[in-house]
Amino acid sequence: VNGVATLSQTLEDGRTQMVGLLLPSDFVGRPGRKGVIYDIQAKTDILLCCFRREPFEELMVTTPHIVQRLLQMTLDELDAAREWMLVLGRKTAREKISSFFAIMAQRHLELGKLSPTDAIEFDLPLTREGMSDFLGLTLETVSRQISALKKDGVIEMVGKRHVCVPNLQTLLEEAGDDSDGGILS
Amino acid sequence: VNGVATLSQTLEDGRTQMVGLLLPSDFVGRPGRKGVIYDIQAKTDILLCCFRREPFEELMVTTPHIVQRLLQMTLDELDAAREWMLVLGRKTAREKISSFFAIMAQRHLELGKLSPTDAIEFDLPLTREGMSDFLGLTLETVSRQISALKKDGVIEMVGKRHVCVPNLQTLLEEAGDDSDGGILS
DNA sequence: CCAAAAATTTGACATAGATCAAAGTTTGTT
DNA sequence: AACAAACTTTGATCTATGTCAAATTTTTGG
Repeated sequence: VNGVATLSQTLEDGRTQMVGLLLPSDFVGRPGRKGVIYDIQAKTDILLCCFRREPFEELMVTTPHIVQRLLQMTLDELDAAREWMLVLGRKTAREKISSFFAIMAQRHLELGKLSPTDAIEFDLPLTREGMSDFLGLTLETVSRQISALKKDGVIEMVGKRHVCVPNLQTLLEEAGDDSDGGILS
Repeated sequence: VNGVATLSQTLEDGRTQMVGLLLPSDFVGRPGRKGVIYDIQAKTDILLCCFRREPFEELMVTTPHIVQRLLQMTLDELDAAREWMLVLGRKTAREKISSFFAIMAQRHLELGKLSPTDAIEFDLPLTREGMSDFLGLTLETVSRQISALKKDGVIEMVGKRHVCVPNLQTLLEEAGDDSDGGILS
């Protein structure tokens, strides 16, 4: 309902990859499986709405609409995951950071009331380390690329967590994926 | 029904990332969307079973079972995509190749009748370039790592396309993800 | 308000994997 | 069978990003 949480996977030696960013209105857990196979961490205080497994699974049988909605949400998440695979596999560090900021900016466009030509401002929901886990980078590289984007005028920072994007188009070009739809679930 | 196809995304400058490997019994396309947003390529001759959009969508409304099955398949694909995000974001080249071989090997275990201790053999469904697109590497790196795994006795090659895995456990250890469940959809 | 902990930035250096190049090898075609 | 096209391997080099280290800034708890 509100707050930010992350879904991640970790290798034995500690390398971590975030595989989902849970924002308000997202859903976790999967019908027909006992637990979750990922590591879920609250990044802020969290308020969530919890369904007991059995009643929920009954509901799924009796109310086809629920299943259809769940299917749609899952398909959206799959698209987001695939978009993210492109970022992880083929983009440079600068493009990765830009892509992440672009996602955040576009999310604010959707929820907010701004026109796409206005400057967009938002707070980062993650630390530098959190971003590095999201992007498959180290926190040092994240920090350096943020400094570089700042120097090049692509973004402005107010403090360490508040970002201002004066021109979304420029940011999208830096992200390397101009014809960008919505990326995240 | 049979054959191999790939789902991929491409950046303007030509960098390509595969985001799905379609093998027999997989499903492509999404209810409520006109076309597919990915580039789909047949890698072999393909036989597929095609549903017309409208009748299929009606079927989804009248037969709740279909939707539930589709949801389950989509959730499996999402898990596979997330597993793949870990590979793309955090594994080394050697681990990536090993992970790919491990997926192929495990798929043959499932379909086949072998015990997990036997040697496993299979043909690669992709060229070196195809594997590099899957793994976020260059084809040269793929070739080099395959040579290295061969030299270290983790795999044996018969020709360029046929692989023999004498010991699955060893391969899984090379993949860095020992406690490995099924990875691919 | 202060001290300690956490997060961030920046620098110097190392290295895995990319790039460029060329030589084999396999496959398909006439 | 022989040629061309596609695919694969291997070598030499370059570079983006990781690693290690230290200074700075911000946040938190007493």
